[in-house]
Amino acid sequence: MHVFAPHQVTPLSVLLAAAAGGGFDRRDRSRVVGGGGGSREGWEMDEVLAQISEGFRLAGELMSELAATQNDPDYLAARCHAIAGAYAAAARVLQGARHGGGGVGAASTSFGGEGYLHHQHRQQLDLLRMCVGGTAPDEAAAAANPFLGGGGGATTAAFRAPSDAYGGAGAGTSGGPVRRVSSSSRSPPSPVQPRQGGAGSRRRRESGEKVTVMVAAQRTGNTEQPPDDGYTWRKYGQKDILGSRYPRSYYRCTHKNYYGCEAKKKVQRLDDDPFTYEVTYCGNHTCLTSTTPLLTLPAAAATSVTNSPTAAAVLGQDFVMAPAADQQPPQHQQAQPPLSTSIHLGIGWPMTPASLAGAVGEGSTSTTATAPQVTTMGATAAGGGGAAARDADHYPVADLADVMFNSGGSGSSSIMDGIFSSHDRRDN
DNA sequence: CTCATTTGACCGGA
DNA sequence: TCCGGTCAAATGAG
Repeated sequence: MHVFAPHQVTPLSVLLAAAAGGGFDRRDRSRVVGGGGGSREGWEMDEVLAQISEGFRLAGELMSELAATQNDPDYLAARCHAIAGAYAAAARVLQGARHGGGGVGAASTSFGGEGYLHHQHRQQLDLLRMCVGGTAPDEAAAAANPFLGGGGGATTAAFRAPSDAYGGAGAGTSGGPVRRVSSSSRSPPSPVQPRQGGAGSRRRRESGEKVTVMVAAQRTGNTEQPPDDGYTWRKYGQKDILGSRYPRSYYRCTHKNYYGCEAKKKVQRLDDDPFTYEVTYCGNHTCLTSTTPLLTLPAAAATSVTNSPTAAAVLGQDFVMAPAADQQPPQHQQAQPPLSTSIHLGIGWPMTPASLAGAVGEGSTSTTATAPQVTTMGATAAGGGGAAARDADHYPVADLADVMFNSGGSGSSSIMDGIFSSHDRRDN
């Protein structure tokens, strides 16, 4: 399994390079397709990359034309098919190489899924549909966005990426893992009254789809921070986990009450790589898919914001998708997300039109030094994009997303605080 | 004063 | 019974 080192290739740079017909070096390109570390024949990869690049180029065109398409279903469908064709061609080559034996990397092997690349292709399409925004049915968006989810899905086993995926990440300034220091001022445990009534109210939710993300710690100064994924989370618990050196923290969406948003996440440092967090997302973010308008936006912009994982969840992060352990046949274009299919989005999937149009050289601001690696568990993970472009005059959505998701992170104040009034904070 | 975090207790599934 | 997940009182920060 390979991941992007954030300092090497940003999703945006790869995307732009791909859209421009190449330009990034072979090493990085081999990462893009999740190859086996350079053992594949060069010509194969060139062909694959050419196809993938073509797909990106077409996707980029589509994104830039979105405003003009008026969400014309026929036109969009045609464009999607063209993009799909490009990826299908790449998938065919890759599968041919796979079955031809020889030099297929651990990625394919560990994915263990027959037709892994096929699934990848399908998921790319799902992502595209989602990125198209309003033209995508909700289920498609849900299928493509692990953070939006699609209702209770099957639970799958966790896939844990090699801890050395971030090799060298530990060269930071800190001298080692920083344990959270418990509140020293806390008074001795007060006598706890037995909870009254409603004991049955504590109901453990059925484990739905989960998405596990490996994220490098953000190191600011000599401290590490849990990654900022763009959502606002409220911590509600922490547990020492048996066999783990580090406690696991539990978060729920800050807007749980207001929108009944059931999204949660667990954050835990890896034993063998304290600079990497394993973040497991559970549940659906309904707060951003609510019919309640957040802001008055042009329709396309609004849908992009609410449905785009790029803006909503993973802005500015490089994602690599990995499959969960148990494979199930993906159900394409179905309310139930394709289960455990794998996707290897080394690039930031097409973001907002502005991102494509004018984000050259724009780096992530809120999630620097993070390199998430996503493991989908019963949901399709979606790749994150680079930072929103500053050239947002023509694309309000980019501007909004930029403000929304670069201005604040987990637990921090952001525009979200303004959008969600204080009365939704009563979840404790 | 409001809200987020901390943290021990409680609950339920395995 | 164990352990992971959740609750909610206490507490701190702004």
